[in-house]
Amino acid sequence: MQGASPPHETGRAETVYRDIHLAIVEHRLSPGTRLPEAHLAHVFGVSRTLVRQALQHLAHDHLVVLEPNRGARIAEPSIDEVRQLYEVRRLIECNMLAEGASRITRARLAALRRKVASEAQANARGDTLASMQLAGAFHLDLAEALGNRILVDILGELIARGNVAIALYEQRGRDICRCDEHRQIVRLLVAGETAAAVSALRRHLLEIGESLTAARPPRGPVNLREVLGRAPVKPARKDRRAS
Amino acid sequence: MQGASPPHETGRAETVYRDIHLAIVEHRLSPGTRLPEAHLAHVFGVSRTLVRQALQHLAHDHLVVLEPNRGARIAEPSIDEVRQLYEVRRLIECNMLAEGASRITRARLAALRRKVASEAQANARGDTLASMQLAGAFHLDLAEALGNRILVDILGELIARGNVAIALYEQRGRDICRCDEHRQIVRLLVAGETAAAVSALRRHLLEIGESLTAARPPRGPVNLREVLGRAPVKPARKDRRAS
DNA sequence: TAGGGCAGGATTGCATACAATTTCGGCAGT
DNA sequence: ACTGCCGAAATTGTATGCAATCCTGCCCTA
Repeated sequence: MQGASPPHETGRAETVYRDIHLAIVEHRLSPGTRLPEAHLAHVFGVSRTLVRQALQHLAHDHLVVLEPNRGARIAEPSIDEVRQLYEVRRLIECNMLAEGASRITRARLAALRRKVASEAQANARGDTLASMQLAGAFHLDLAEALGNRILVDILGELIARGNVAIALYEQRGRDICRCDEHRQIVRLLVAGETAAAVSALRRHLLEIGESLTAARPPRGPVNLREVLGRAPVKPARKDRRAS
Repeated sequence: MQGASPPHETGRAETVYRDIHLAIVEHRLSPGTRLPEAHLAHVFGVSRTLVRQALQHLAHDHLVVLEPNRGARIAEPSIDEVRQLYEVRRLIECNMLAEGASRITRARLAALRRKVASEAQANARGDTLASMQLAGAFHLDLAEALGNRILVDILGELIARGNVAIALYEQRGRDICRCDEHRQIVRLLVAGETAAAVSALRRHLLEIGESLTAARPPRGPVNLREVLGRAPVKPARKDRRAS
């Protein structure tokens, strides 16, 4: 029976989609980066047809933007968009927890606690990537505990978009999703203090959202000559991307 | 600026998408209907390439399902899926209203009232299609009043999926979205009784969801010989779809 | 030297051709 | 008659070719 090396035999177009998706949420591809079809086709060893499919899927997820005749770029959500994003996450996650906390099984709570522990480890050894991944998974697990797949899908998309926002607006030196806060939420849930857990979650999401949207425009209209700090002459540098 | 004859100059692939989308939510295409690429390409006068794009877009909206090597069919959401769908809508719409009712401007309330009036008219003259359209628009307007575009997009997708569910599970003779209930919600909002409005909305969504999911399996494992009720001979009918 | 236009290259938009897969019909075997 | 197999037709999957569009750099002009 179709036992293959990859997790579950997946179409090649979806492989391209997943790889790029992962690269974006892991910040290996920065917002604004252009994604020429021919280049990707060469990298993945497929035709442009499959690349286009993947890009359109990513565009629907709002992880890339697709401009007519201009191609694809990694999305650069505006401050306002990020604010709305976390507004929706607060709306969904907090009320979902408030209405469904009683349905979370003991086993699931234990799993959540383990996840927080992994997160703390990753955080301790400075692995911000793993930390961020686990933080996202924490929020998703919360939704999965309610057993509503539609909700999980929606939240998954919102979290992925949030990761792009983090890549754009994160200020260095600050942990985006402090595992302390996650641990506190789980602790309150275990103690049966639902209302307090909801408050903690709301405060948690508010902090993240504000720490992102309070930032000045970090890229884009940079100060230009301040960043370059040199003469305005153009040195004829031809440093295109290397193959 | 950019004033063109069509609403806003749209690519041909998107035209195909919109037309099929509309046909689905208006119940001119029934759940389970197959959508062969070549046939659609001929109908719209474009190549299969554009049809595929449209179908994949629709698949992402969960309005059609795309099985590998088997093509596309209008989605047939399961009872359980419909239940989850309205669970999510209750979660989102009710809490959105509870938290944002105070931000709804007087002008928007007036617009809502007008919409309800149109709905009542459509209902009175038995135009169930227009009535359903307006009912969906009512729920969307409520979200738009909060000024969060992301929320509007999410809710729009959920409402469209709900329309497919209605096509599958609606029991005849019952108005799905009684405009009375909509009118009542608006009235309570105007009166400033937010909590009561939220309750009315929750009850409204609960009723719809239950009226859909309480239905027996409407299609699928039918009684077979009872439904057919005739001789098992095949009359050699060759009534393929006419061009 | 600054500005405008105009090739040339790069990139996307779309259609079509061909390969791979599934489905359906008939035909033989039991 | 009923089941199983096999070939043809239909349908989808993927690649490639060509036209259209956009961008870049150069040249010409004032």
